[in-house]
Amino acid sequence: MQPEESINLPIYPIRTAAKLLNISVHTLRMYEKENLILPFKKSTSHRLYSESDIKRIKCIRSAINESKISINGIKTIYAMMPCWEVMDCSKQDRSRCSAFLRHSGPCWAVKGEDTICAKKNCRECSVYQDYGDCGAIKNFIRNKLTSL
Amino acid sequence: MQPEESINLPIYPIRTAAKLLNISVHTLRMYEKENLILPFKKSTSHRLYSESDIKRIKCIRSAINESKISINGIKTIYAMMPCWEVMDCSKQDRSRCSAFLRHSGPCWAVKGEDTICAKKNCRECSVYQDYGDCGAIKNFIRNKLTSL
DNA sequence: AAAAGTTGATATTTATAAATATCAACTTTT
DNA sequence: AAAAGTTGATATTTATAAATATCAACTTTT
Repeated sequence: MQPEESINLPIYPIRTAAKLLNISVHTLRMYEKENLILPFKKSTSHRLYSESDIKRIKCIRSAINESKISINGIKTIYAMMPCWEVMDCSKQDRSRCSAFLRHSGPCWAVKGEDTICAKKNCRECSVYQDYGDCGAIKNFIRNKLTSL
Repeated sequence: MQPEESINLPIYPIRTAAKLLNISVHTLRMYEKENLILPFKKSTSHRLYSESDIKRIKCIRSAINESKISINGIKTIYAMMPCWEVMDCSKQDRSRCSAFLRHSGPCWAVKGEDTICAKKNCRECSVYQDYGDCGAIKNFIRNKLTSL
């Protein structure tokens, strides 16, 4: 099994990633624009995708095409994730963060300015990395509520 | 404002409800088949809808047509709701209940046999009544995690 | 130098989700 | 008796979501 550093290494340019996924580069850019994915960006704005990214996109496509969940549906499910329990951010941060207060989209798309997450690279956050599918979000909610 | 007993009274036959909602009776039956709604059934199987039902269906239609969340998306969001925290059911019940274990749909559609909910009328359950929209589900999750 | 990539915008295609309709045989309500 | 409702099944329509393409002008990488 691949070490974590390896599967998270952004190595695939956009066309290669598209080929690996059997989709077009326009689709990848569309997913990014819809805040479903946060690809790595070189300093020259070129995107690079990792094995993790590929896996995540496959998961998203399965949700869309097999589970028949629309893109907006996926975003709303992402919004159910209690990211503040992972981040352990302050009450003040929470009070000015749409990810806590609303259900308008994934935290990495709606995070509050002037919060602990504001300047963080969400792509590297465990909320983004570990909770990119419905099952993982449900598991988190269940486990968190049960352990308390 | 209407007393609760009044808005929950099932009084509208299917055609009347459809007219109130500006949709067809086939749509109402489809929503029921998809487990989005649980209409009241007379002993003769005739459906009756209450003011609450009308409100819920309007909310569902807004999710579909305005928020662009597919029907399967809505069901998956319903599946995020921690119903077991409302029901306070036993660990044994949880261990044999898809509503707890999986995210395949709303609890009223996937509840375990041989559980406290098995023989209950879900239409009257506060999970069904009070958590029929994304906002309410997110609020529940937030409030429950914050109060613990 | 050629190929690949970027941006933002707009356009087109395709599959299909959602909505509605039809059918038939039945029961219930008015 | 007529109208409304039920069931399950199948069919059709319509709007549109998702996917893909085109464009142009640019930058970056090979």
